Amino acid sequence: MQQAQDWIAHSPYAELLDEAVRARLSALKPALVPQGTVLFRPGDEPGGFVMVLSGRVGVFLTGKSGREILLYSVEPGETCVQTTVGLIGSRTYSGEAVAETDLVAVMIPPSLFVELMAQSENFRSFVFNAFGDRLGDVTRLLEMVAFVTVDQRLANALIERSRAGEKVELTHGELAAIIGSSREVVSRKLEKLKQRDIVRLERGSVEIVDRVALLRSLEQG
Amino acid sequence: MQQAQDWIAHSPYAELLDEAVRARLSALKPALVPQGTVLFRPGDEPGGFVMVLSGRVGVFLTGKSGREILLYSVEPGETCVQTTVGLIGSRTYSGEAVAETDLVAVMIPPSLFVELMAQSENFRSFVFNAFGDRLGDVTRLLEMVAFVTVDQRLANALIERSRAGEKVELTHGELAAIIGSSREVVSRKLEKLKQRDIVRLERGSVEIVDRVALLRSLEQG
DNA sequence: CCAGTTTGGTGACGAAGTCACTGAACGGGT
DNA sequence: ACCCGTTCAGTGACTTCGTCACCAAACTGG
Repeated sequence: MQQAQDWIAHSPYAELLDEAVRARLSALKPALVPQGTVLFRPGDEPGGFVMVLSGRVGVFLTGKSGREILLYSVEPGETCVQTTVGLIGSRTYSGEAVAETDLVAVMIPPSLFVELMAQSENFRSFVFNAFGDRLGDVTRLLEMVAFVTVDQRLANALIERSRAGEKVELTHGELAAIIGSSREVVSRKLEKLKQRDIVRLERGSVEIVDRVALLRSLEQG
Repeated sequence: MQQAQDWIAHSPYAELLDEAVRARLSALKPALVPQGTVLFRPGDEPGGFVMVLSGRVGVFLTGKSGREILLYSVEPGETCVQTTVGLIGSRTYSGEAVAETDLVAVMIPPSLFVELMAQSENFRSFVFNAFGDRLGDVTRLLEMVAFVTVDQRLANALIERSRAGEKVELTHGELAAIIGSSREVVSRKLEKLKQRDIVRLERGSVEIVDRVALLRSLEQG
């Protein structure tokens, strides 16, 4: 299978990894995981260091009101750092990881992970960068939730996730989880943007009509 | 100096470090840093891997309204992970680190840090655990800010920071930064707790009078 | 003892989260 | 083609919380 041979090349950090490491990793067989699978729950102990090859994993916190907030997404070539900590240290985490699409993923067993950490400076860099990115993600999210208005977070999320000429294919509830708000509030905010002819709304998607106006609303607090 | 010889023993992770590593680290000379010093600002590139030997460092986020939120504190034996990421990866962070007391700290230069990471499995564990702890701290804080009421966060903070028979020596503003709220709100909440004879208030401190009632308010959401 | 700083108290207001609904749109199955 | 359960969106009432603009009291250093 071609994929099993060169999957490592898909990683954005691929150039960091030396040949010896790539060879060891390429030997691992990717696994298929169906959409909706819960990869780990709060308190779980991980079985290995998981790397996503295709598809997307969302890591969520859930409040007792049932409201969810997306901590971060794991895209192809990235890793579930929560599993990393469990491997080297002894911590468990509060997030819940869900396969948001069908996945192809490899699990690096603890023994190999520890071996690579010992042998390859590049692999250490890889893992550290992944870790640093997540800490940065969570810190940024906290900063947003604590200090920035819903209007700005919403505008920001819409702009970040829009490709030219395409609608943003997210429900109000999903947008709420991304920006750390509630569905009702997002609905109301979107309604106001619609009235100002900045967006057009459909079930399950938001179309940005006036991108410039949306950008303006970001600048002034 | 005795301190320069055995400072490594103060670390809660000390048992993780083998003799060779301890020897290398013990040779470093601790530096004195006066209270109030800003150790790094958002965007700074770190000069080394900092470990606090005595005193306390607070890492804050600041909103544009001037409100501050405490990401985490670095206590003796712990490390500023933000500097770690900058060393191995290339990231800079948004937090601001301030010496909350006079400090004694060692800075492990990048070259030695990289060397230890390569040579000592125990040192890698040490660094990873520190990292995991911080990610956990920030995640927990986010969970609090996003899902838990101010009343509960306040009760929680007071209980966590109280030693038997001692007052909690924090101003309303400091409490607000810890729980991610504003001084005014904390003042009002404390006022209500005072009216219910659960706390006694003084300038700069809060005394818990009825610990049981405070604990009760945590359980029911 | 005075002046400046830090800390705490308060009212008014707007932004945002929650609760309890309603209705509309979709998607299978028969 | 139609029913039915599910998902998605809209809405009003209410509460909590953060912010602004103050003022007052308590400390601190000359």
